[in-house]
Amino acid sequence: MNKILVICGPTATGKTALAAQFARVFNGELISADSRQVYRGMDLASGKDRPDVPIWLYDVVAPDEEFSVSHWVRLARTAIADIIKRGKLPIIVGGTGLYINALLHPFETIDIPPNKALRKKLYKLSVSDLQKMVTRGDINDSDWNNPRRLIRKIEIKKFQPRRPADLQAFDYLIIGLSASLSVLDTRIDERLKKRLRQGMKEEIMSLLKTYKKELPSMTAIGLNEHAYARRQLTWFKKQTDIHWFDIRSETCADDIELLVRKWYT
RNA sequence: GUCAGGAUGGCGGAGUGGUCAAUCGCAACAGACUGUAAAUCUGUCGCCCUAACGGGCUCCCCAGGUUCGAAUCCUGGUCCUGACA
Repeated sequence: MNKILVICGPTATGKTALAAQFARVFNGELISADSRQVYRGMDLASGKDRPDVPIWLYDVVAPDEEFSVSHWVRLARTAIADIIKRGKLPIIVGGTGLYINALLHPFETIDIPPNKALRKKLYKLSVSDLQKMVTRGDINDSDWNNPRRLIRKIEIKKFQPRRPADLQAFDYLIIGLSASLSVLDTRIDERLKKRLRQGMKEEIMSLLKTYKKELPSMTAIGLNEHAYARRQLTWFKKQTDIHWFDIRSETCADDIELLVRKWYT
């Protein structure tokens, strides 16, 4: 079966660097699993490292274009097929857990597109009005007051859910890179300082000037990366098939390489 | 030095006699998550006990006072800010 290696984990753990290293060792190519790095022009803001190995799914859309898991999975599958065809190892690397999950475990509502007209109407409604259109049991408690999810639920109702067409399954190995929150926080702070020095603010300003209007891709300006890392950990924590490694361990990279080697050869 | 304004929980900032352990925002902590995911949403957030309902304690710069009752009123301190010197 087709093998793909996945390297995930919270932000600021050095995923890309490690993935690039493995790409060299195992003759692979990278595929970024990051919901912001797909946008052109957001280099510093989205933390695009440019390794000296091929990396896919950077800069695939303009900042004002629509993009979502669905698009990403499609592109990722195309990239994977291409890489495999050339006899190389696809290495998925990134911190957007939903994307990775959707690639590995396709779900049936993923390709139901947004209904613009319907959304426009629904966005004007209050949360309690939206709730009247959804069955309580159809949505989890935490999302009962979440307008986006409520609207999405209503939107989906109008469609017949269908199993995604016979999608190719993968033989995958997932490596998780992590560290304690306090370690991550200091790494995040240092990285942010560096990016600001490199001109991150200017990059954002010029993007805003170019596109003026609010960009779906720019909702994260003024973001709180500490909280973000925390949320990523919450998500990844419950994925059961990740092999975790602590980046502070001296032998981290070697341990991982050993595991990958065992799986790959 | 004089005049004016102000000191509230990690921060910002409401409240100006009782229903105040004190609205709200941020941060923090825990959680959810399936076409916006760096997003969106839920819960906790003075201390202690309880599985929970609930209960106890200490609180709004400090010290006194008024009052049945004070974060809120009065007096005196201390510190901060703006204006005049």
